Amino acid sequence: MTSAAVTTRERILAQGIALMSQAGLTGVTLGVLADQVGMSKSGLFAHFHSKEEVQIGLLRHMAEFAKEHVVVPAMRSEQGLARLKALVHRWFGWAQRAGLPGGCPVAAGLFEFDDVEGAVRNQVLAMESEWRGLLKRLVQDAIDRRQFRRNLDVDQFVWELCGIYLSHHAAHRFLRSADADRRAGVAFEALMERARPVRAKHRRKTT
Amino acid sequence: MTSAAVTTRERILAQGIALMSQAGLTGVTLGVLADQVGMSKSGLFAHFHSKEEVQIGLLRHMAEFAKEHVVVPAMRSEQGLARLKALVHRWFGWAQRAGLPGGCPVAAGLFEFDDVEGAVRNQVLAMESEWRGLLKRLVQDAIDRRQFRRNLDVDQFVWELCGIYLSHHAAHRFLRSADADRRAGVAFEALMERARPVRAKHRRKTT
DNA sequence: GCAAGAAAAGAACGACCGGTCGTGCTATGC
DNA sequence: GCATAGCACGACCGGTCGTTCTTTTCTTGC
Repeated sequence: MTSAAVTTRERILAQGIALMSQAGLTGVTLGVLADQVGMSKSGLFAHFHSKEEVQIGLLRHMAEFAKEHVVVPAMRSEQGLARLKALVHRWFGWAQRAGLPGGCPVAAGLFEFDDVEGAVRNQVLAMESEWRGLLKRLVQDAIDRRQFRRNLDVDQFVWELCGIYLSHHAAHRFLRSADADRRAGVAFEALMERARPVRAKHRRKTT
Repeated sequence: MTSAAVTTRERILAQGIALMSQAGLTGVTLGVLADQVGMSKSGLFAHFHSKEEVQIGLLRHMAEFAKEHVVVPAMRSEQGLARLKALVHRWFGWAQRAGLPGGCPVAAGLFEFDDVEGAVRNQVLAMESEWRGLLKRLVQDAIDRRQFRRNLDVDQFVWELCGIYLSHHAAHRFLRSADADRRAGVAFEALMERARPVRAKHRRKTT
């Protein structure tokens, strides 16, 4: 079944996430994808049971792809704050850095599928939840290591961090402004500053 | 030409922004829109020269609609920080409050048209720029009134504020979490805290 | 009551959509 | 040498897309 060589399905998915990053999830059409892979529409379709499965396959493939490019290398940093910083650093703008021609498909999916029920939406939701779960775990690690204050609202921290990511995506991909990385860095620093323990060098605030 | 009564064009646009808020800009199809308005596809099309003009017409109509529901009432608050707070308060979740069945079409457009060149993208870009310009003006007003510190980075403030809005949109529309308003409120408060003048009651930070 | 003009409808177009089907390669097992 | 099985193919399905053109209907001034 799964041979040592690259299967056609893998070729389709590898080409597909590039297309998906540019055209969005609904923009991935069977005909266009088939052309890009260099095969017929029916030949491509034979590897899936529906277009929905193509989309979900693409999302899952992208999750592995992203894990490999973002999570795995970040996990080599030492646990706690250093690891969180490493992950965030590799997260922002990861799609472009990994060679994708467009932006992060999940970020786009958050706005594309907010009112479209179905299996695709559920898949995006599951991936987003998993991602936020990972972020929360790293933040909690930093708290446990006394690098963040004990009473920090972890959910709020991650919520705002995701907002910085979305703003970075909009600034970088849509507005195409050159200072997106710098702005995101400043925002992230400020977010961490608010999370510092009481006795840290900078003064802290009430909440 | 423009009669005192409601023209058909206006009926189309009014119905269209509801559809656009749910289905996104590319989801607005001539046939579906015509059905919703209750007329034929060709009859609707006669009021425009192309689909692109329909989309741009919808965006412009939505801009007026939003201005009426968000900006105008907020401008009744007294100048400075109070006005900024009022605007933000009416901004977050405005689409739902104004009766639209979906989310803010411009926010969705930022992710839908990041790689799609054309007149529609330019229109979204123009509207987004105008909006950020308004925000910057209000922030600058607060600075001039000594309600924010003199050395505040206005662009950074607005950049982060837009991130909070996007995170609120994702949390509210996609994740459908009930605490989106509260989380956004906490984030906005923290952002303002960082912008307070040195001598304000709470301690300030370095940057 | 009727002509003039605008507004809407109707029909049709070529292109593309997701999806199905039958056919022909080509590699493998015996 | 030959049957088998898996792939990929082109042709094609009903439907929808944006768009055009012609025809009908409605409004309105005289």
